[in-house]
Order: sequence, then structure tokens, then C-alpha cells
Amino acid sequence: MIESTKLPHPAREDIELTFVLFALSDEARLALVRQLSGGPLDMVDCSSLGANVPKSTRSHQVKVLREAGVITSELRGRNRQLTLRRSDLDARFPGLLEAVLGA
Amino acid sequence: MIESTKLPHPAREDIELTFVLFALSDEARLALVRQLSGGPLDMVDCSSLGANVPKSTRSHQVKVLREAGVITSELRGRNRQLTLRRSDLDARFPGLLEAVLGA
DNA sequence: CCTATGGTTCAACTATTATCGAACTATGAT
DNA sequence: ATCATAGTTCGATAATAGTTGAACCATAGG
Repeated sequence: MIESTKLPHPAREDIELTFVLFALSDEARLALVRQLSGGPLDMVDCSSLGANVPKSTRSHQVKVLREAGVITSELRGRNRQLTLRRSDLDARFPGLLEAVLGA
Repeated sequence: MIESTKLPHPAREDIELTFVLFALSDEARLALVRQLSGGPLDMVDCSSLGANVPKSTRSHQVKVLREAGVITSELRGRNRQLTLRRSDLDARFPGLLEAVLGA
């Protein structure tokens, strides 16, 4: 049995710039990050992921962002709460997130 | 006969964020951009592109950056001079380049 | 004009990434 | 316990991106 409840997240110091840039270089993922900039959201409430998109695809997009260190995905009740790792990103790449979100 | 002397560059207003982020999400291309942040360089002098890398590969990497609007590639004599489009990028996505280069 | 240099383009191949259905897992509610 | 909900994981396939050699193009210099 694998602990799928706790998904792996990179530590702050292990977040790599190229991975972050790649994760943000997709319209759908970028839209999700914009939505999360307003505060944490349950995955099911993330309209930016698309209504008629299969959940396996949504899960994959979220995974890319999570593995890059852009968001956290925590189990809360029956849902997964997604949170933008704002302080980690700001600490590691000052100004980057602001510039991306401001654009 | 195709005008390969003048390669297409997107206008400032046509530079898209996701394309820029994608172009920068590759280590080799990012290294080139870092090198160009010190000023324009002829392609042949861009050590960041790798010494034993075939020219077709170098040309391709440069093309991705050019088509994304990150650099210009101008024919100067027998060489191609690469220039970081700093003012265009700053105008379009304030703070982005600084954040990426500063990281 | 001829040649060398620096680079582009093309075509084929490889590798990575995206999409999606199906099966499975975890939690909450009845 | 059963069931519905929310999501992950797996495996297959499609789409996109990277690498490279060979052929071609443009300019500088003899």
C-alpha cells in the first residue's frame, strides 16, 4: 500500500527555476496558478482546470505544478486543497511570481 | 529563393508569456540568455551553446528564443548577432527578466 | 570567380509530454 | 457496512519537442 494521501513536495531549497518556468509555460496551469493567487482552493472548485476535462488530466496538471514546487496539494477531508507556495517561491526567486501574475 | 537573411521576430505586443516561459525553461537556452544579459554577442561566440554541439542544434535553440520574442537575431557581416530584447520584455512583463536573471 | 565561414532549413529519428479511460484508493455520509 | 465523492495511478496512444547530418544560402576575402 502506497501512501497516496501524502504526495511528495520538493523542499524550498530544491525548487528549480527551469522546472517552475516549465510548469508555468502552459496556459491551463498558468490559469490555475492565477486562480490560486486569490487563496487556497479545493481541486474540485478550480474552474480554471476546465469543466469537461477528465479528472486524470486535471490530476496530471496539478502534479506538474506540485512537483515543480509551485503549489502544495493537501488532503482535507475528501478533497485536495491546493495552495500556491508564494513564500517559498518569493524566497527562492524574488519577484518572479509577482511578475508572472502581474502580466 | 527564401529570405533567410531576415528571420521573423514577433512584435513587442505579440510576445506571449507562456512562450517566453517555455523558452526559458530549458537549461541551455537559459544559459544563453544569461550570457546575452551582458550585451549582444555573435552566435559563434556564445560559449553557452556548447562547443561540441552541432550547428543545426544551436540554430534550433536560438530559433525557439527568437520566436518567443526573447532575443533578436540580426545578420551582421557573416555572423548573426544575438541581442536580448530587454526593453520589450520589460515593457510587456515588468520584472520578469530581472527575476529570472537574478535567480 | 572561387573558397571558407557562419548559419539556416529539411527530413528522419528519438525523447519527452499530454490526454484519457479504466481500475483503484481514501474519506465522509447514510 | 455500503455507497457516493474526489482524486490518484496505470497503461496506451497522440502530440509536441529536441537532436542531428546533409544540403543549401549568404557574406567576406583573396
